[in-house]
Amino acid sequence: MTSNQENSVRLLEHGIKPSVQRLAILDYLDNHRTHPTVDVIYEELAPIIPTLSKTTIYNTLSLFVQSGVALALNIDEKNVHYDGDTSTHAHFRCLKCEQIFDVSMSEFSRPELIQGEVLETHLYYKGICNNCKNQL
Amino acid sequence: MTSNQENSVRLLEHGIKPSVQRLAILDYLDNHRTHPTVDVIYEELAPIIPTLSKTTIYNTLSLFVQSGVALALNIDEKNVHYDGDTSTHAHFRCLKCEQIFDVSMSEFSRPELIQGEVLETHLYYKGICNNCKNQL
DNA sequence: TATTAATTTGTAATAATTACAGATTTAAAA
DNA sequence: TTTTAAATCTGTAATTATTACAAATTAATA
Repeated sequence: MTSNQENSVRLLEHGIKPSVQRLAILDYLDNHRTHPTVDVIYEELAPIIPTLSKTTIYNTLSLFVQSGVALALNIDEKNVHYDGDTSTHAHFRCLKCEQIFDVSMSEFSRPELIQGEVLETHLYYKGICNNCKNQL
Repeated sequence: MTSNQENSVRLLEHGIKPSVQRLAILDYLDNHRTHPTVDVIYEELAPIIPTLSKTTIYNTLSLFVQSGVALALNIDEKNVHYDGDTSTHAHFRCLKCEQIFDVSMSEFSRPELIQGEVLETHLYYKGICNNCKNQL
């Protein structure tokens, strides 16, 4: 459970002024490791911050991604999902229940021959999660 | 240079009836390893097949992906790119010139602990390609 | 307190994709 | 070959995620 206090410092360290909205979004990301979409975050936070706009969530998440506070996952064809954990890891998405799981991975494999300087690595696994497989 | 003939067989092997449009799209994918988008394919093929509809390209590519004839790449936030090469490999996208390169990779790393059965693996590298780096 | 800058908000615009129904083409049956 | 049915293609309209933008609000500074 990450506190508001810690995330405030975390934002400042990345040169971001911690507003109410920004903190709420970062806290949400930190306390829900579900890799939520903009819409999910909006649905969840709107009752708490009644004036909250979806545009703010888009803007804030873009800012977070650019500043290295969060990751944008393109593991789903329809929606972008966000991850507050920027440490090295992969993701697994269940094609049935659509949940996204973290996959621990200490380092990504680097190919010997690559056409340039790598700044980001995204490793996505897709399949059927154990939960869904047991339900068949 | 893949010929119309071979791709015709390739489609049949995947249970797809080789129409003029489907063959043109598959030929294009095969002969241009640029990982084109729907729009690019449309711009290129429309002059050749004047009646071609963009909807057909969407439908055909969905069919190809579902049948295992092509891969859909979500390496670009804006557009889906398509790859006619379904063999195991990764991709590198230059954040400057936006080109997508194939990265050879004989097999994807499988993590020891994964939450389900993996059916697809997508490995995307992003950075600055050698060409763009030399131009700085 | 007055002024300026930064942030947020809501609406409108954009753009990719999908739904759908009619037109066309292909295949099969008569 | 002609008729009939099935599959495919096409164009338009609808949907949906995202971005642009300008006004409103909030925070910071003088």
